[in-house]
This record gives sequence, C-alpha cells and structure tokens, in this order.
Amino acid sequence: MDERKKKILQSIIDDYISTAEPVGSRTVARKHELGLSSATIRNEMADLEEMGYLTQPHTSAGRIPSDKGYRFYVDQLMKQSELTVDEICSIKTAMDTKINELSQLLKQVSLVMSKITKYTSMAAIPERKNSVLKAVQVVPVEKGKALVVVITNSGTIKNSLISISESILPEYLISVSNIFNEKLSGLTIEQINMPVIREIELLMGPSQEVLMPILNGVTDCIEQIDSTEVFLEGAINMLNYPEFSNVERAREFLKLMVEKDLISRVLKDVNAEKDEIVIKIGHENDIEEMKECSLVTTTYTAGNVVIGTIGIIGPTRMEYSKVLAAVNFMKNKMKDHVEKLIGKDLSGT
Amino acid sequence: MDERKKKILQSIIDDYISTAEPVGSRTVARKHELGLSSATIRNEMADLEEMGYLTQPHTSAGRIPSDKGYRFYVDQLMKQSELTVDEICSIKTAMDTKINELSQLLKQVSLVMSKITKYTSMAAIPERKNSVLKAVQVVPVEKGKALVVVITNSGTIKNSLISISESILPEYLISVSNIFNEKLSGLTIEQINMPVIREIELLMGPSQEVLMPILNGVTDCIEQIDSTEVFLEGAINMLNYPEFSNVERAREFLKLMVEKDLISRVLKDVNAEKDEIVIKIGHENDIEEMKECSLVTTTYTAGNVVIGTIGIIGPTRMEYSKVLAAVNFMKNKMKDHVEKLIGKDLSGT
DNA sequence: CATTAGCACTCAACGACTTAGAGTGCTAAC
DNA sequence: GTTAGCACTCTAAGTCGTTGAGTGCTAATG
Repeated sequence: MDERKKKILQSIIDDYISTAEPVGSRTVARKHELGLSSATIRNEMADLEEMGYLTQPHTSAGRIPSDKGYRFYVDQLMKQSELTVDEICSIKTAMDTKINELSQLLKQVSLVMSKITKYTSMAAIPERKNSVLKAVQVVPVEKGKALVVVITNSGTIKNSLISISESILPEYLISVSNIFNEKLSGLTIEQINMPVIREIELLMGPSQEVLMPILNGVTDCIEQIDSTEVFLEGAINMLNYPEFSNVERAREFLKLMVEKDLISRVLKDVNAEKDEIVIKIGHENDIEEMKECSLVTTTYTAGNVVIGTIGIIGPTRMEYSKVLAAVNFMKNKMKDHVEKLIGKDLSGT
Repeated sequence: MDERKKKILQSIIDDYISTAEPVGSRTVARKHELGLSSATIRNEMADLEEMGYLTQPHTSAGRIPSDKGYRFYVDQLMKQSELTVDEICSIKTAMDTKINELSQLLKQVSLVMSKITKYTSMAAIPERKNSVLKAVQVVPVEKGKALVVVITNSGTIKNSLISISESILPEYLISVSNIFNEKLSGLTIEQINMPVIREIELLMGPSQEVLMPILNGVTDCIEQIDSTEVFLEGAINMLNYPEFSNVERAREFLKLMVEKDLISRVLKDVNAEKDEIVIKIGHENDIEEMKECSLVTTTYTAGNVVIGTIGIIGPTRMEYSKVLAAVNFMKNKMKDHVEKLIGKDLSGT
C-alpha cells in the first residue's frame, strides 16, 4: 500500500468516524487537500475496496471502512491524540470524592470514562482467585447474630450476616474471630482448604455450633468476592449514535449490556498478558452480537500486579484516538488511586 | 354514566391495553358481545369522548383511552386478576436464593417483578431517617487500618475503611469499639448528635487520634445508609412496547431510569401514609417526562413498620390488573422475607 | 324513542411512480 | 499517471391515487 492510498484511506475513515455517512470521492478531494482530482481518488478507492479496506453499502453510494480498514487505521494511520485540559479537569474533579473501597473506585472510573468518551464504559476486577485475605473478623451484632467480615489485599470488603446460638458471649466470639483471622489472613482464596479448616477446628475445640456458621459466612464472603463485580456506565450513550437508531438494535445491545456475566467474560477474554491497550474491532470480538462494536480495553495495576480491567465499548465507528487517550489516562490515574487504596505491596499482609 | 357506557368503556380499554391500536366501534360490537350495533356503540363512544374518557388520534381512527379513562377503569371497571400458578412458582424459585441483607432482597424482588410483569420494576428503602443502629463495631484490619461496620435494624450493613495511627493495638481498638457500640446502638440516625459524641469522648479519654477517624468512619457509613439505595430492573423491557418504538422516546425514558435520585424521589413522593397500593396514571405523575407512564407502587412492612417501597413503572397502557396482582403478591411475600431477615420487632435491639 | 341501517365523508397508510442528486466506473484526452 | 467528461446506478424524497378502517349524521324501524 503506497503513501497516497494510506492518506486517502485515513481521510475516508476520519470522515466516516465523524459523520457516519458513506464518504464519496468528491468529499475526499474537497475536504482533505491532497491535490488530486476526484477521479484519481475514485480509482484509488476502487483499489482500496478490492484490497478489503473499504466497502460500499450500494453501488451509487460512497465507501465506508471495513473492519480490516479500521484495523489498519488503528495500527498505522491514526494520529495519537491527547485529552483536552477540560477533560482532564473534569476527571480530576470526579475522582476527588472520598473513595475507600475498590468497587467505589471502579464505579467512579466507569462513570468518568463514559462521560468523557460518550460511549459505554466498563470496569471490572477479574483476577480474584489470587486475592489474599487481609483480615477475617467476626463481629457480634446482637444476641444470636454476628457478622463475618472479610477483607482482601485488593481492597474488597465483603460481609455476611450469620445466626449463632444465643448463648454465645461476645467475648468468646472475639477470641474465635482472632483464631480465624490468624489462620486465614495471608492466604489466597485458593489456599483455604480442609487442612486449614481442620487446624482451626482443633484450636477452637469442640464448639461445632459456632464453627459452622462462621465457616459458612466466610465461604459466602469468598463467593461474593469470586463473583466478579462489573461496573458499566453510559450504556444509553449508544442510543445517540445512528448505528442504534432503530429500537431493535438498541434493544439487542442493551440486552447484552445487562448481562454482567457476559461483560465480565468479554473483559477477561481480552488479555491478561500484557500491560498494553488492546483494541478489538467488530468481528474480532467473539460475541456474535458485538460484531458492530469495538472494544478498547486495558488492565490496571498496583505495583506490578494486574488488578483488573477497564474498557470502552462503542460502535466500530468510534473515535479510536480519543478513546485510546482516555483509556490510557485512566489506566495511569487508576494506578495511583489503587495504590493509595490498597498499597503497592501486594505480597500479603 | 350508565351501565352500558361502562361496559363499552371497559371493552375499549381492555382491547387497547392488549393491542395498542385505536379501537373502533365495529371492533367493540364484534369482540364483546353486547348485543348492540356498531352505530349505537358509535354514539356512546362519541359521548364518552365528550365526557373526557376517550380521545381520538385523528378523525377517522378509533378511540384510545385518556388518562381520565384509565383512572375510571382502574377505580371501577377493571376486574381483579390473580397471578397464575406458573408465575407464583417462578417467584418462589427466584426468592429461594440465600438472602441475608435487605439490599439483596430488594434486588431479587425487583428482578422477579420485572420478569413477571414485563415492565420496569423498582424497589427502595426510603425511610432511613428512623433507622435504629443495631451495632457499631471497629474491626482491626492491619497495622494502621481498621474497618468501621454499622448495622441497622432494617438489615442494612455498611462499612468504611479508616486509617489510624500504626501504634494502636488491636486490643485497644476492640475496647474502643465496645464504647462506640454501647453508646450508639439503639439510637436512630437522627439521635446521634454532639452530646452523645461528647459522652464517648469522655469515656475514651484524650485519645483524639483514634476518636476522629472512627467518628469519620461512622458518619461515612451513616451517609451511605442515608443515601437511598434504589434497585431498578427490566428497564429495557419497555423497548418491547410500541410506545417506545422510536429511539428518541426510548432514550428519554432510559435516561430517567438511570437517575436513581429521581426514581427514589418518585417512590418517596407516592405515599408514606397508607398500606395500600397506589396507582399513578400518566399526568398524575409529577415528573414531566413520565406523563406517558403509569406507576403502581406500594410500601412493604415488617411488623407494622413501613420499611420501604416497591413499584412497577410501565406505559399508561399497562395491564393494570396483572400488575396490581403482582405488586400485591410481592408486598406480602416481602413482609415474610423482611421479617425473617430483620425480625418483626423493630423497637431497637 | 332508543336503535340501527345506510351513506357520505375523513384520513392515515400503502404502493406506484417520478425526480433529484450523490456517487460510481469507464473511456478518451492531456 | 492524471483528469475531464459522460453514461449509468441507486437511494432518498416527494407526489399522487387508492384502499379501508372508522366516523358522524340522517332517516327509517320496531
């Protein structure tokens, strides 16, 4: 592909991204000063179509980019952009609320990203299996009831209300709590197994009636931790784009977005490997219904550990450069916040 | 309004509810055996229009019910209906998951209601000011960090992570926790004021550096409790109805639904007084954008205390009798669940 | 005197047809 | 290699008549 073709392709895609209308040869000749006549561009466009970068909705219409076209654009043509000062400001303001749990942070981040990009944004904590328990506590609530609280190194706090025998004194509960805390904190979720539980059982003596409810509470908390939380914001932003101007499409999309499981799977699938930003365009997404959408995702880290994933989903005709800038900015912003929240050191305690 | 007019009005509304098409005199004559010719019905329909119960989209179309028509229908014409066995079964199944916090219950209830009615469902806990604190506990997490946990009588559990001086020993924290718990539990949110805090301060001695963070944690929790949680499910159900077949409308509606504050206000406004089911039709709603929607809400209770509100929002052309049945059923179902969850006795402890 | 058959009238919805214009591909000239 | 020119294509938009569901009014009817 020669330089001129690249320029033309870029012009077409830029144009299509901002107008959502098929781009004709004359438009390219006029808007983007290439010093070429529409006829020449027409020929080039025919070539580009043959090469698979463009398609025509119908013979007498302009061209629109194919997924392959977008891919080339994203990889080679697109010029990087930066967030505007205003945008950075509004991110700063929005992130300035008091945040003391990871899920709050994710919600806020998701909100901000959708606001800035005008697309749909997602944030999740997929890598929970390696979570290390930081504290396990049993808190007396009232006669016959107690609360099991589990806190992980990644800043997640979960609790589970349990019923216990009414005769049990708060003091006893606290000592039991200490045993649990001592034995379980520092372990990853996966490391909690029968031998560990046996050990606790031994230390506690024969008080089955307390052990079991607490153990249930702990498992309940762990289950909660394990079921990935996903935050999704700005889904209705999509209704602003002509791609979703008929209700059928809109409904299909929104139906997908309601399925949190699916979203989390999508986010998980993307990549756990690298620290880079991954772009999936149209059919590159595994989900059939997302073939008209693109995904820009990345992981966020604390220290060197990957904590979770954030991403933007928009129509394939999205402003890739802007979204890229936003995702990148947020990635770094989150690193700071997460580290402040849960510490750089994730080795255990 | 004579008996015959009522019959005709009812037929028209029933028909319109199920078809969403303007109803003509011939349709009424044919479908509903009234032993009258279309001409007679035509005359009656003209009367009903003059009386304000029906309107005509245009001269040569059938009639559709006005808000006043629906109101009359709901108050006097509609025949009560019951949930089917299938529906009751599916509610039972859905509610059979482990639920140990009020918010989980609300989420589940909301989900079920939207599934059964095919409309949008809401559930909220609006009456938090009278919440009584059941327990306030400070839990050590790691050096320099602790978790404040607040539990209310209405089953809400909130927590807030705080930073404290690293030199503070867990044992000390527990004793402080006990002071807080003793002094605060049993109080309503409103009753926590300066004198109470002074008292705690006195008991603790001059350890300001511990008092303040904990106090902040407690206020944080209380703020969380106070900001009404609203659960909303099935918003995209609305996209199935012709009323929302153009994206503009759909977007407007969904935009409203995203604003949780607004929803909670709507739910609060409805009625705190009675134990009955309240129906708001079209313009009876204060919100301008909801003039095309109807709201069926009720409060749910534990013992004799009103805990919160649940409701269904749908197009004015909704299946009122079915929705009514569903809301009523869920109201009772919830009473059981809530009482199991937080006890019938809400006097304090 | 309420009911109804009959009829003229209205109006949205639909399909057929036309037109306008944006865009293409090809060819021949520069 | 580039471009002007031209014939061709196809959608979008507009026009127009037709259809049919529905109305309102009037006069006949039991």
